[in-house]
Amino acid sequence: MKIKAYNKLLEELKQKIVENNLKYTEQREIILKTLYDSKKHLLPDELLGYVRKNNPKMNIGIATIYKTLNLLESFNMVNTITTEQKHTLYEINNKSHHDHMICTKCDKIYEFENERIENLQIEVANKYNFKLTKHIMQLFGICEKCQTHEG
Amino acid sequence: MKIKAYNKLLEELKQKIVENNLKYTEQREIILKTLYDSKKHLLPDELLGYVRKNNPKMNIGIATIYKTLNLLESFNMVNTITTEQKHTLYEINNKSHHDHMICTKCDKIYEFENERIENLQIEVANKYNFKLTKHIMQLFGICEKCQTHEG
DNA sequence: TTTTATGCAAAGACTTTGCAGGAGA
DNA sequence: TCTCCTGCAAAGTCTTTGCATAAAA
Repeated sequence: MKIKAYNKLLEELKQKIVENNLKYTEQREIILKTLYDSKKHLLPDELLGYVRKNNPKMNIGIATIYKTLNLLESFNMVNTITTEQKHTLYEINNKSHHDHMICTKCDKIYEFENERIENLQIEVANKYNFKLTKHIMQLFGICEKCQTHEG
Repeated sequence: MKIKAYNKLLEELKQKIVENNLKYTEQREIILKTLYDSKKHLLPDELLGYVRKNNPKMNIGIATIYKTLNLLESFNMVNTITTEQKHTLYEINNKSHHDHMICTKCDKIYEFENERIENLQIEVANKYNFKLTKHIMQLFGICEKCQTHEG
């Protein structure tokens, strides 16, 4: 199940690489895999940490992380979230579309889907003859856990 | 009309300054006024440009711009937009709540309001017992004008 | 008088770029 | 073989910070 989903992503990466006359490298696969395995949204620097931890024999640099993230983003294979502190977090784009609720106390990120909101966004875009390519929607606030831990 | 709205903002600023045991300065007023007068969302650097242009006798530094923007943001008197290129734009917060459609071709920003989306966001937050403090919603795509200028 | 704000320059954080050597097709 | 990729270090961009001076209360 899981492995199948990852293999599909890997095939997609390979295909995009060929399409664009680029080259398949181990680094690119490692970065894709690490993002895929991550349970949470990652900073480039955190991603590098995991990449190095799981591939101690290789010497991977932060520049490769950034270049690969930009590549994956151009392939529409990663999504980004910008926190209130202007940090950019990355996640693999292999799930159905979702948006994010971000707790400003514990920084935890919750995902949610809401088809009605999606439809209304399309409706708004249509009204303005705006050709929608993507959107970001992030709700900021205090999560349930942090509210109870307060007083 | 217009002047009244600005005076209201200025009073709000003065009040927040007193509440927080801070000091009222000409720079702070100038920055508020310049944001208020701006027809578009501004980068800190652009804001400085307008501030200097309209106040040639004063020597205002970029650090003051950043400090004041952060102050105004903490007072909830400005909103920010983050572009695809990760640039942060500022606008004065004196209108009813609205969201943004951003053309990725010409960078023009269109504002819209949609009460139904707002309500659904509240509904989602409630469902998760999430105490909502603010949200970001931005639609990216190609505006009508840029579509016709294409071919 | 006391505290905060300003403007400058320096420092900091994050990201991109140039380049020489290495790897992929 | 030829082209692209990597890792490093340097450079670049945006933002914050330390400090001496200036201004507000």
